[in-house]
Parts: sequence; structure tokens; C-alpha cells
Amino acid sequence: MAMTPKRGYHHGDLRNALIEAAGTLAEENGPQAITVRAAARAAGVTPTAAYRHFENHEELLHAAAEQALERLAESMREQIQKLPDIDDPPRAALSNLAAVARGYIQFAIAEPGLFRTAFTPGGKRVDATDLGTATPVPDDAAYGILMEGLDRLVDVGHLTNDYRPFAEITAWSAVHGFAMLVIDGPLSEWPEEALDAAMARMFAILVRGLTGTALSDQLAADVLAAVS
Amino acid sequence: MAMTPKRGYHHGDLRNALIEAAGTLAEENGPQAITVRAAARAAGVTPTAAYRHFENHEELLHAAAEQALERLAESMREQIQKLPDIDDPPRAALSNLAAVARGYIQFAIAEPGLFRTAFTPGGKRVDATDLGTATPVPDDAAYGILMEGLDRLVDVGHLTNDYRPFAEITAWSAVHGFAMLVIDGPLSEWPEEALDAAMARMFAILVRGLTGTALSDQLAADVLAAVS
DNA sequence: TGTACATCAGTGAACGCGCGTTCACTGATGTAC
DNA sequence: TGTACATCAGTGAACGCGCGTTCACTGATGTAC
Repeated sequence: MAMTPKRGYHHGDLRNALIEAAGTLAEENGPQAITVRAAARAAGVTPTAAYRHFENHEELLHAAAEQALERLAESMREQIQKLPDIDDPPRAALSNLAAVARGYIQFAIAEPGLFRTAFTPGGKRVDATDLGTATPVPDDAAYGILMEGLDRLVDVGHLTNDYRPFAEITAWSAVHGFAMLVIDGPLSEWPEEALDAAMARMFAILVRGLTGTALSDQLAADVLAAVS
Repeated sequence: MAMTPKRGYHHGDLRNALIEAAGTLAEENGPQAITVRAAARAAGVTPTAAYRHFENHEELLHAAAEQALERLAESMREQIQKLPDIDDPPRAALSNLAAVARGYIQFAIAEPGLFRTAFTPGGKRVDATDLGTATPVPDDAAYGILMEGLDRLVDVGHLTNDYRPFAEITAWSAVHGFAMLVIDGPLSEWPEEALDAAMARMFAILVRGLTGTALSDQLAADVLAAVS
């Protein structure tokens, strides 16, 4: 069934081409720039053709949002993989978490248009795994990576069980908020070094809040330096 | 110079009427809904008339964003004023900070359209007090309220000086991120009680991270219960 | 107090644009026999 | 292997819409004398 894209009248893989085009539009001018017509134009196709693959504009936007979210997760994974091998397990767990945060924030800074697209309203992206649950959980990769990072902190003895519930909400909120403030808010004028310092500080506060013990300055610096 | 609004050919206070109209539009359908034409329509005036008071669409948007930010600050002040008198100064300082957070998050939930408007990109709202500074600081009221809350924590001995720098960035990030995740993100499906629990948890983690000492469960509950 | 006149704050019509979406259509493709 | 035909994936033209913005204008207002 896997068909290689074909040139010519029949495109071969128009659906993906449109999503890709939507991504490029979002990269350049934010989610607002994603329109059926512009995506079709970029894919070299008539607007009508898009309606073979998407019910309407909203569906295209939603598909683009999902793709952007996946790119965000990729950025997080990249930072984790860049990490050197670390023998000390607690330290490794901390570095891992720092890499997760770094990947998240770095993606927002590098690709603000895509980042906004990922969290665009209307793209009802929280397909709760179980809508019966009071606290439905996102099924996206980024969320999984964060949860894993926190679980590792538990395994390693750094995070006690009584502080585990909702820990991911706090961590996510902080990192997400930071990213937002950088791209749309008061931190947008700050130079990189100041942002790095603020981020290091935030990480230290977050870790002390989660684990109850302060990171030594040395450890904090190391852990953060380990990610680019 | 203060003129009471007049009916008739000359409106009397069209500029403010347009900003007000823009606010209502944003309340109902988000910042996207703010258009020159719609605002003029709502103010009972021809689109052209709006151009007597705003250079272009962007300026109107910017004015609406500033107003939304002011409403956010009001919401924070309201929560602070609702606070009962508390004799114990450290406890009062903590309650104050909790009220600030509550006011911020509550506004986002109650008025998501305005909240998004306040942080709309393009409304280059960070008129840095001093652009020579490496870390320019917003001049809006909401920011001032947050800073004051943290300073009180220092005065009271809860927050040591080495943790004060960038503390506001961390606190702001967490609260802002939480608000965003609630209105546009994964937390939008959560029932109120779950949000309250998550928020209480976040507050506890944040305070422990900032001050180095855990809030007793009792204190945390009290402090959060004090705000509606 | 009355009036001429400059200025101010609106009107009304029009422009060109890009959008989402629908319609009737046609060329390309794959399959049954 | 050849062919008839259903289906699929596009085209091309058109619709109605609301937008930002500009133009020449006019009625209302305030002020100088």
C-alpha cells in the first residue's frame, strides 16, 4: 500500500504534502498563516483538491498542530540524546530532566510559529486517553517524555511519592510558561545569556521544590551545561 | 478638558468606545475577533471614523491588549483584597502570594479571550522601562503586583536573597503556563476540583522551591482556602 | 451677543484582496473479465 | 494480454463574505472679533 509520491496529475501523497506545507506556513508566519488556499498553493494544487483530504479548514489546522507537537517532542528527544553518559544515577536523572526542559524551551525559541501552532486553540488536541477519568491525560509524545523524566527522579530517590502527584503539571506549567513569556511576552527582549541564567534559576527552584533538597551550585551548573 | 460622552454626530469619546468594543469582541471570540470594522460597528460608527483615533489595525489591537492586561491586574488585586486580615506576617505574605496566583489563573479561566489578547504577539507590549538594561522589565501593573508579593516574602524572612533573583520569572512562568494549559491545552477538560488540587500542589512545590522549607499540609490548605 | 470661519470628527462609497467552500467537470488509475 | 468501465483525485470557475484602507465629502463645534 505504501506508495512513493508521484509527480503528475495524481499527486500521490497530497495529504501529507498539505500538512507539510501548513507546517512551513506556520513556521514563517504562525498558525494564522495556515489557510486551505495557501497550503494548496504551496503544494502546487488547486484549493478544491485539499477538500479530498480534509473536511475543512479546521481539520487541516488540527493536523498541523499534531505535527508541530511531534516536532516539539523530537526536539526534547534530541536534547536527551546529546547528553553524555553519566554514571551517577541521580545525577543522570537530573540531567535528563534538564534536557527535557531545554528541548522544550529551545524549540519554542527556534520555531515560535510551530510552537504556537502546537498549542493553538480550536485544535482540540487533548484526545483524552480516557474521557471517563477526571484528569484526562494527553496522549502525545511530549507528555510521555516529561512523565518518564519525573518517574526516573522517583526511581532514583530524588522525588518522594508524596510530591509525585501533579508534579508533571507543575513542571510543564513552568517550562511552558517560560517558553511563552520568551516568545510572546516580557522576556522577548532578553539576550540569550540572561535567558540562560533565568532558566538555570528556574530549574534550581523547581528541583528544590520537587525534591526538597537544593542543588549545589556546582551540580546545577553542570547539569545545565550538559545540554547545549 | 474631561468631557462627558455625547450622543449625536460627534461621539465625544470614540477612542475609548472603540477600545471598549474591541475588549468585548475579544471576550466573545478572542483577539482574532478584534477588527477595525467590527469595533466601529459595535461603537455605532463608520469604519473610517476609527482611523481618526488609530493609525491602523495593529494600534487598535495594541490598545486592546493593554486594556486586557490592566483587567488582569485588577483581577489579581481583587483576590488580594478579599483576603482576611492575618496577624502572622509570614503567613500573610504567603497568602498574599497565593492570592496573586489565584487572581492570575482565575482571570485566564473566566476571560480566556481577554487573557489571550493581553499576550497576543504583535502587540509589542514590553515597553521596557529601560532598554539599556540587559533584562528589561515590563511596566505593567500585573508585574508590579507579583514583584511586591515576592519582596514581601523576602521581608518576612521566607525567601533568602540568593534565591530572589529571577524568582519572579519562575513564579510568573509557572502561573502563566498553568493558565495557558488550562485554557488552550491539556488541562482544559479537567473539572474544577482537579484544577484546584493541581494548583495547590504547584503552589506548594513553588514555595518549597523558593523558600527551601515545605509548607505544612495545614498551612498550604489554609493559605489556598483563603482565596475563593 | 452675534456672526464668520477654521477645524474637527464624522459619513458614504469604493478599492482590491484573500479567504472558505461548492459546483459541474475531466483526466488518470486500477480492476474484472 | 487487451479492453471496458467504475472509481478516484484532481481542475477551473464561481459564490459571497468581511477585511483594511483610502478618497472626497459634510455636518457639528468652538473661537476670534
